[in-house]
Amino acid sequence: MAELKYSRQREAIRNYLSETKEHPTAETVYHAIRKIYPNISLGTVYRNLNLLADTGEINKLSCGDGSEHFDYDTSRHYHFICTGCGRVLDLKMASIDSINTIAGSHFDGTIEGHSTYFYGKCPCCKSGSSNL
Amino acid sequence: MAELKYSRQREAIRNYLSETKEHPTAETVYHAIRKIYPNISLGTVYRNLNLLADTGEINKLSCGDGSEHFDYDTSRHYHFICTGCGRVLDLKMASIDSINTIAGSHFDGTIEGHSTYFYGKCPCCKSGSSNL
DNA sequence: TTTGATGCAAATGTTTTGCATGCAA
DNA sequence: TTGCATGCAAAACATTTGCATCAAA
Repeated sequence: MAELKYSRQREAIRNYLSETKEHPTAETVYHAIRKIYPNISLGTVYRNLNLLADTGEINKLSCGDGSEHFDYDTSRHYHFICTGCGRVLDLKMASIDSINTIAGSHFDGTIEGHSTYFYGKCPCCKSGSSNL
Repeated sequence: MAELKYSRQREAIRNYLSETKEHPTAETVYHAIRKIYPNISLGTVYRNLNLLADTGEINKLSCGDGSEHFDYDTSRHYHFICTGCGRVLDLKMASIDSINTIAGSHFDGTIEGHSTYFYGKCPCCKSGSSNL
């Protein structure tokens, strides 16, 4: 792998991600960074998000809604997707790694891990109308 | 919802899906059906797959590999994605719905369900080289 | 006949890439 | 200087859609 060279665009992306609790898509990151660097291109945003994901500095989330989301928090945790507003939220919960064992008990291959998304109504959408 | 009218294209897609144990993408279905109806179009394949998914006759799987996969088996079960060859396999395993309770215990919203994919090495890729 | 289904092509949305130029080391 | 990073535009994919025509009912 080639050496990473400093760039203020990448730094801005890193900062933005580290300060938001949302789980933005590349498009969302692009619009946010444009307020600081109006000339940044979508391609640069994608290139840097992939770079940061490759080095493990951020995580890529395939929520199944058509576009990837990005998460600065790389600690082991789970996500919740609201079926009302589409928001992606972090879940504080105990480890459920035991499901790997359950999955492997009648399986001939090797279970290395799992990817789980919970869905339902977030606190906002729970009571009353959804707010997209 | 409008009435569904018979079409041999849709019937062929249904048959193909019911006879395969793979979890094909629209593209794969398209190539398979073309052997029977060489003039079928990709658009028709997509339209029918979505139609069948909407009526609940088949399931759509977002495996996170860039394209949707389709599954004729709509019974409650889990899937395994091989990190070696990319194959999607069915897993015979006990229910793990208890993870919904775990996820909800420190969450203010409502957990309605979850989507879980297990990954690792399938029986083929487990021993020796992967075979993509 | 009426209306949903098809084939085709164009359009859409997301992500990647080629290339000349810019900038960090 | 050297080589990665950028901006821009074009390309690459997966999927959807408009429309004239076709075929079930």
